Amino acid sequence: MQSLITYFERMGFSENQLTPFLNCIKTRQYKANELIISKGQIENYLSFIDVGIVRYFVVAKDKEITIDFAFKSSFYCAYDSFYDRSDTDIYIEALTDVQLYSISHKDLQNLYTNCEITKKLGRLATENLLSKKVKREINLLTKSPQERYEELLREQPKYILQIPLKFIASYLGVVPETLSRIRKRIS
Amino acid sequence: MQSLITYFERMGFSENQLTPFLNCIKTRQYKANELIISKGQIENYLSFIDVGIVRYFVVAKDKEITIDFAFKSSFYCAYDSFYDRSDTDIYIEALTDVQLYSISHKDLQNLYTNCEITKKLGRLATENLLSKKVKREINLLTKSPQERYEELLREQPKYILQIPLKFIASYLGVVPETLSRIRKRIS
DNA sequence: CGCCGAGTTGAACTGAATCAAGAAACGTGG
DNA sequence: CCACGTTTCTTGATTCAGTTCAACTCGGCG
Repeated sequence: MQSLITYFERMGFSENQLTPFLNCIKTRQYKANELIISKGQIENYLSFIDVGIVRYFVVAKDKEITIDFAFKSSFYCAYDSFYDRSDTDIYIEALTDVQLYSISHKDLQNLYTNCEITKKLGRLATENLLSKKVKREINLLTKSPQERYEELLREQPKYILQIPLKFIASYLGVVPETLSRIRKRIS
Repeated sequence: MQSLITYFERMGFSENQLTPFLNCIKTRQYKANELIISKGQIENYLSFIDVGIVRYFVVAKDKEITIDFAFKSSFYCAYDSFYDRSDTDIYIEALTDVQLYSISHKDLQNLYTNCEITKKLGRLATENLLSKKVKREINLLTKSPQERYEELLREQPKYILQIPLKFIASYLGVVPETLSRIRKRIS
């Protein structure tokens, strides 16, 4: 649980403020390539990644489109389902073996009324995600695939090498052949 | 103020629950083509559009990129600045003459502790925006400019005709010439 | 050892960008 | 209310980046 505690300490919370929150944490694990949640299901957990990488994708025109990755020491969930309890439109899979610390929606709601950290967490999680999406939107509208790849290399170098090319290509909005050529071009 | 009251009534709030909120509302107005906020400023208001259309844009590579529009009877603000009080990266301009009902950040914070509607508003505003952005991301990654335009026509028909083509083109991620040809093709 | 999915490479094709020129709409001042 | 200048939109010709399709290589795994 240390990775999670460290995460909150960096946000300025002390360990005993965390206790009610930590008491609700369940651990879950998935093997590489396992689906964690599928379209049509309802997301019941907000999860912190202790170990591993997960991939978000949607299926459109019979193709998987990778919309995001989440890495070690960050929260993820099927946000389009978790808050309003509707069916999710996305799939989330484990890219590597994954170890999660999860809190259920129900426990989170109970904490919401009497635990400061939870309120802050809920708001920050959504706001961070939003600013990430806005940044990505601008990126998609203004940059070429090659520029997007170079930026990704700069910002997430240690992860890129662990993720199969075809998923990164899809995330950048190109076919695998194109990403292969981009890599060749800039090397 | 009727448009704002109606908006909240549809969300299930009664008019007297609204009173503390409504007491903080200032009206503001802008002429067509006026900049409401510019990059580097801090957003002080969350605003509801009583009349008019606003356009969000960023400047990248010396070009204006339109990232969104907001219409009559919806809230808007420079969300990347409002909550965390940082400098915004975006510009917001009035596309038409605009009439706003605005609440300041300070008043909103004061209301936050004792007014249910405010809590709900803050959370919903961010969540709605997020789900809109996720939808847009998928749209940008999976659809052709022509498909994006047809979808826009379907979903916002009454507004499209009021917005200059060049802004819509930029929103769709194409140059104006291309949108002009798309329009010709499908008519 | 051979299979299979992932990645690479090549050639032909296609849709959007660019560049350029002309037409239409817009508003501003006389 | 009209005339002129500016901006917006349209249309055409050319170029270019990314897709498609196909063939081939490489590495892991039964």
